[in-house]
Amino acid sequence: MKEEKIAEILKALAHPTRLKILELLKEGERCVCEMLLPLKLNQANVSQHLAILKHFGVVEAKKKGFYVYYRLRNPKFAEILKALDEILIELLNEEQETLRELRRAK
Amino acid sequence: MKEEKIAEILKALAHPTRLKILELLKEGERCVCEMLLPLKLNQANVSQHLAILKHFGVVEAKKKGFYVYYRLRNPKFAEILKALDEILIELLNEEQETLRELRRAK
DNA sequence: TCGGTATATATAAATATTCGAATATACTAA
DNA sequence: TTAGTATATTCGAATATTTATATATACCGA
Repeated sequence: MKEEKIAEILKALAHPTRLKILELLKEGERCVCEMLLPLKLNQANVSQHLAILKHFGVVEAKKKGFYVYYRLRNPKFAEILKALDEILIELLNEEQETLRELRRAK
Repeated sequence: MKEEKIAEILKALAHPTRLKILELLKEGERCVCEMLLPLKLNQANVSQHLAILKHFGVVEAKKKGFYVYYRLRNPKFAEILKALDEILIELLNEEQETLRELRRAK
């Protein structure tokens, strides 16, 4: 069923650390060791999250000598992240507006 | 933190039933009772899923007499669903292609 | 081949999510 | 006010996810 597959992809995306990884990969490919510092997490945990993203087709990996380089598998993931950023901003603006209205009505 | 908020929204989306609900709401607003038949689920469960979608800002509800009508809170959610459909199709196509290449190489 | 670096995996405990069943609430019409 | 319909909430058991820790694997240079 289509919805099951899409739900799996969304679950893969739906974690703060994995979103941070995708923000990094939006800029271009990165090896694991380059992600450790910005993510401030231990290597095992980062590898676990990368494995989830890879398993559900969000990223792909290529080994180059010492390093494993990851990148987004489909540029549409970057578009989705952008849309979510915009949704979040609009949501927060609407909350602010609601608060203002409540104060006015008081 | 931005990623926590976005992860929450994505978790709200990341369920087969909730995706089916959003597919229905893409067409326009629907009351709960109109969703029961296409979803083939009991009313309590559908209300639970709607509560999650509402709590994280994906849908909004308006009471009209007997019924509670739900709709997407932001049209960008429909765009995200469309992008995910396309990603899924491309993913499945790539899988097919990989299989074909394996068979050819054998 | 050996030592060291980069990355991956297994396991288990803690935590979160899901669903059904039961119950509660809200509204309408009579 | 009462009966009936629509919707929401609560709770608990089953299941899934997350994280740390420990360990494994893969590769390079000496």
